[in-house]
Amino acid sequence: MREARFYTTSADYVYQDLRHRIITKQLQPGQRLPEVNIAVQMGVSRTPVREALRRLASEGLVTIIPNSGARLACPSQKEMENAYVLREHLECLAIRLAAERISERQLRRLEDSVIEEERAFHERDLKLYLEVNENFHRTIAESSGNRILAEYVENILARTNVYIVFYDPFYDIDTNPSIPQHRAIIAALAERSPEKAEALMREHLRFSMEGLQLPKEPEEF
Amino acid sequence: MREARFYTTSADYVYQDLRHRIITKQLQPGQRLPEVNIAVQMGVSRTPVREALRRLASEGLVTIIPNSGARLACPSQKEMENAYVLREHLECLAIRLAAERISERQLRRLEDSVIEEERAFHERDLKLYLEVNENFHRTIAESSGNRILAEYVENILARTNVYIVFYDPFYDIDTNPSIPQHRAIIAALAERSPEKAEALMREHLRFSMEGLQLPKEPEEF
DNA sequence: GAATCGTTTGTTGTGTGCAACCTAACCGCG
DNA sequence: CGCGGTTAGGTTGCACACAACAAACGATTC
Repeated sequence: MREARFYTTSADYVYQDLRHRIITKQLQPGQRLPEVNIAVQMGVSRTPVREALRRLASEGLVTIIPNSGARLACPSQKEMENAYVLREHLECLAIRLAAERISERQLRRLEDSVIEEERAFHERDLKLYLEVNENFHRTIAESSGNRILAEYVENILARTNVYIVFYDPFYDIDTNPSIPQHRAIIAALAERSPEKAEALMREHLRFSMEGLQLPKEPEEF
Repeated sequence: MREARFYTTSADYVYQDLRHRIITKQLQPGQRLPEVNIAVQMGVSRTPVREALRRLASEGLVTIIPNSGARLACPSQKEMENAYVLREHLECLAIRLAAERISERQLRRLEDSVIEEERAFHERDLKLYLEVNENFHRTIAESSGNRILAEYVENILARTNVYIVFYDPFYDIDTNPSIPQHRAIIAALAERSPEKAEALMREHLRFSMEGLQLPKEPEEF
């Protein structure tokens, strides 16, 4: 049962719940998403469902064909590579800026994130891990002082995290070097070194992309 | 009168028409946008208007406060600077990639754009100029071969173009060096020189940002 | 047997009504 | 005269109904 009005609007509730279902693999890539099905499952009307689907579409997580309907995204290998190229550039730009102006408070938030991340690792909680990981990267983006850049980072982050869920089903939580890498990044930020922070971030992202077992290319015109 | 069914859906029609009204200064920054007003003006119901407003919100052109309504964006100086920083990075990345893989067909499209641009200049048609200018930059982004990057460029382009309309009311169409700059960029792309193309693009964007007479900072917490 | 056209079913697009909410003006009270 | 509470107006949020469209199936014809 959903918590009593923890969300401001029904549309927002549906949006968050759909993202939750994607992260927890209750939905498959490419799957059709008829509005009525979702509406009755969530106990709302089609109107807020439509709104949530459009929002997910603007983030690239679902594709909507007019008069045909919505499907969960089904990213090709090329698309994922493209997304990672973009993510690398955006996050490297963000961390360069962040290294010069991050506050103590934000540094503490980053450290807290890593502690939470360790907990997620020990409990083998992929959903919590993705959430905390997202927080870590989002905090850095916000620390850049460029709010629009932070928005874009959040967007590309949502996409690539979904790719991980889709195509990294046996994500090895034990050998994953994410935590030490995150710690190194925090250290570089703490000593206000843009070059070092950027290099570490780049390496971190390259590594996480290589973890993906990319599917065979289904695209062909 | 709107052309007979040139748009696939009413929501799309409302979306395009709202953008048109923004470009032609029929709407002021910060202005309230009540759904019913727009609906009756465009001869549709509130439903497609809602959808169009959400879409504009996802592009940063309007801000929506739940239970309160939508207003046209009212960007601060800092926000515009941030947007331009981001735009510069995204477009420079795109043109570097484009220089190595642009097709003859795409090069011809760029040349056509510049010719159209000249026409807009001679006719002092700001709206046409902005449209053609957008086409020019969009074509380059698409030529990068990274579709997601192209999406992001298109998004940031929409924002910054709106900023021009808002804050550059006496845009001097005569002394504007945009056309020779665009020609130089095409030449660099034609000879497949990523470094030269990027440098020219960076200079071009810096110049167009400086043209903005930025408003006084209304932001203060 | 294959192809084409009509029908049918399921899904989306849009209009509309009602309830909840926010805002602002107004009135009464200190 | 100023301030707080109340009320009225306007706007959004959501549910529901109907219309339009698309894809799938089946029937009919060549």
